[in-house]
Amino acid sequence: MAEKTLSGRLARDILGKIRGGEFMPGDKLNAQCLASDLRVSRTPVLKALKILADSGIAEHRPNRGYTVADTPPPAKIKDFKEPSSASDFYFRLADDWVAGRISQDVTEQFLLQHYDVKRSEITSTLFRATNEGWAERKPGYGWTLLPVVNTPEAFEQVYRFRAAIEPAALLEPTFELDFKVLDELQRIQERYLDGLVETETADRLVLVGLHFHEAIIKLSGNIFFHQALVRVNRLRRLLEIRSSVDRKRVYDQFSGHLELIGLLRQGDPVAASYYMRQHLTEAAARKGSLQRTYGGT
Amino acid sequence: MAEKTLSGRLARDILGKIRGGEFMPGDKLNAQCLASDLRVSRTPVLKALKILADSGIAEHRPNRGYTVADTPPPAKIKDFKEPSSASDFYFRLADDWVAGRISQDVTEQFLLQHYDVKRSEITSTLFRATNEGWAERKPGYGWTLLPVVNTPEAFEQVYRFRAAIEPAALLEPTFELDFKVLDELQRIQERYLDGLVETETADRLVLVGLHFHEAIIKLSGNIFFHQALVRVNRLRRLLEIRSSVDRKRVYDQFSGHLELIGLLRQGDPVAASYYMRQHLTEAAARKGSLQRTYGGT
DNA sequence: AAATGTTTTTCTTGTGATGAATATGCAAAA
DNA sequence: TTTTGCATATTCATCACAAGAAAAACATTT
Repeated sequence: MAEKTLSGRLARDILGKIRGGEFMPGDKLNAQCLASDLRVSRTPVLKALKILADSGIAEHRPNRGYTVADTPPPAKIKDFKEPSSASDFYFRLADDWVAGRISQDVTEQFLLQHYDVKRSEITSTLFRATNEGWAERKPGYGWTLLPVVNTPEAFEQVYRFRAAIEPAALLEPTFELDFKVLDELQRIQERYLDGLVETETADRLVLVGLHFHEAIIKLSGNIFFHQALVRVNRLRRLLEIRSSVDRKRVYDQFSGHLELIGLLRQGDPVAASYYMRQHLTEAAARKGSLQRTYGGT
Repeated sequence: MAEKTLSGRLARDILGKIRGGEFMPGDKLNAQCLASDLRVSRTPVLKALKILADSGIAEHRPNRGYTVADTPPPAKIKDFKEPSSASDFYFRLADDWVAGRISQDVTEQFLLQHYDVKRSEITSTLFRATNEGWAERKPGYGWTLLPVVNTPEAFEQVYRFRAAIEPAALLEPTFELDFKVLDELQRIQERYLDGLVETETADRLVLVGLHFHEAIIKLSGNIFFHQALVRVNRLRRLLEIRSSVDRKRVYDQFSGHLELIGLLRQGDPVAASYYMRQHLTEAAARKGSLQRTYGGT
C-alpha cells in the first residue's frame, strides 16, 4: 500500500499510536483529539478511522464514534508499511546521475518522458536537488547536474565537516540531556547489536546510524547545528546507500554510540565531545580506505 | 527596469562586461561566443544585443553583427540596475511574518489574494522557506510559519555555529590561498573603510560583510563548509537587514577583515583560524547586547 | 570555414476548468 | 456542554491548451 493519500498515512499513524501503547483495546478514539494532535481537520481522520475499522483494527458504533478493537487481527497490519525510498523519484534521479546513466544537461521535458512522474514532482525534485547542491538551473531552459557529490573526496569532506560541528554541538551552552531520548536511542542500538545488524538491510543500517547522530546533536538546543547535519546527511544517503556495508564495522560503530550515551549520562559533555571527534575520525579513515577500492565499480 | 526576461538580464550582463573593460569601443560582440560564455543559445543573446543597440551602447551593421559603440551615452546606463531585493516576494513574506503582520497558518490561496504574485512564485517561495527552516507544510492543506528565526536567541546561535565552522574551515587540508580573491576582497574592504561605510545603505554593508566571510571559507576547498555558511547567512539577511547598523562597529569589523587577510597572506592558517574565532566571538557579544534592546520594537 | 540572419522546432510558463481531498459549520445525539 | 455525523465551503493538484521564449536547424553572407 503506497499511502498516497492523507487519510492512508493517518491510518498508519493512528495504528502506530495503538501499537505503541498510546491507545489500549477498548479505548475511545476521539476524532477531534486525533485531528488536532495530527494537525489536520476531522474529515481525513474520520476516513482513516473508517479504514482501520474496515481492517478490523477499530470498531465503530453509530453516534458513539470509534474505539480500538479488542483483538486486532495481526495479519492485516502489514498492509500499513512505510513506502520504500527506492521508489522515490529523487533517489532514482540521483542514482541514475551518479551512475552516469543520464547526461549532465537535462530538460524537464526529458525527465517527463523518461520517468513516469508528474510535472509537479519533477519541479520539486529539481528544486530540492538545487538546494542539496547537485543541480542548477541554466539561465534559459534546462538544468545542469553538478558532479560535486560524485567525487570520492566528497566522502572525506563530509566527515571533516561533521568532525567540526558535531563535537562543537555537544559543548553548546544550551545543550540539555533528555533521558527519554537517550533511553530510546540506547534501546535501538542494543536491539541492533543484539542481532538486527545481521538481518536488516544495508539501507536501514545506514539510516539508523544517521538518525542516532541527528538525535544527539538535536539535544544541543542550537537548531543550526542540527539543520546542517540533517542537510549533509541527506547527501550521505545518496552516496552511502549505493555502497555495500561491512557489518563488522557496524558493530564497532553502534558500540561506539553506546559508549557515547554512557559519557553523556555521566554528565561529562567534554569527554563526550572528545569521544565524538574520535568516533568520526575513525569512521572517516575507514571510509577513506573503502573509497579507494570503491572507485572502480 | 525589472529585468524579468532572460534577454533583459543578458543585456545587463553584457553591459557589465563592457564596463568592466572586457570589450572596448569598436570591439566585435560575437553572438556565438557570448552565448556559450553565458550558457544560453544565440537567440536571447541577439535580443539582448538589440536592446543594447537600441540604447546606443552597441551598434549594428547588417550581416556584420554587433560592435561596441564608440561613445556609449552614459544617461541610458542607469536603466540596467539590479532589481532590489525589497520587491522580492520572499523578503516581503519573511518581513511580514517576522513583524507579526500575518498569522502563523497561511494557505496558498491567502497569499495569492494578499500579495500580487503568481502561483508558481508562491510555491517556490514556500519551498525555499521550508528549506531555510522557517516554513512547513501541514499534513493537509495550508502551511505553518515557524518562529525559530524570530527569537532573540537565534542571533546568538548563528554566531556560535559560525564560530564552530569558520575557524575549522581555515584549517582544512584542502585550504588553498587564491591571491586573486584575496586582492579583490582587500580592495573592497579598503574602499569601504575609505568612506563608503558612511554613504552606503545598511543593507549593503551587511551583504559585504557576509560576502567576505563566504569568500574566505570557500577557499577551504570543502564545499560543505561553504554551503553551510551560505545557508545560515541567508537567514541572517532576513534578521539583520531589519535592524539598524552601527557604522562605528562596521569599521572595526572591516579592519578585522584586513587583519585576517594579512595573516592568510603570511601563510599562517592557524593564526588566521584563531583570529577568526576571536572576530566572531566579539561580533556575537556585540550583537548580544544589541539584541537585548532590540526585542522591544 | 565562420559568422550572421532567418526559420523551425522544442521547451516552459500561465490560465482556467475540473474533481478529489480537506476544512468548516451546523444540527442531532450522547 | 461535548462529541458525533453530515452537509457545505475551500483548497489544491492536475490536466489540456495557448502563448511566449529559447534552442536548434537551416540558409545566407562575409
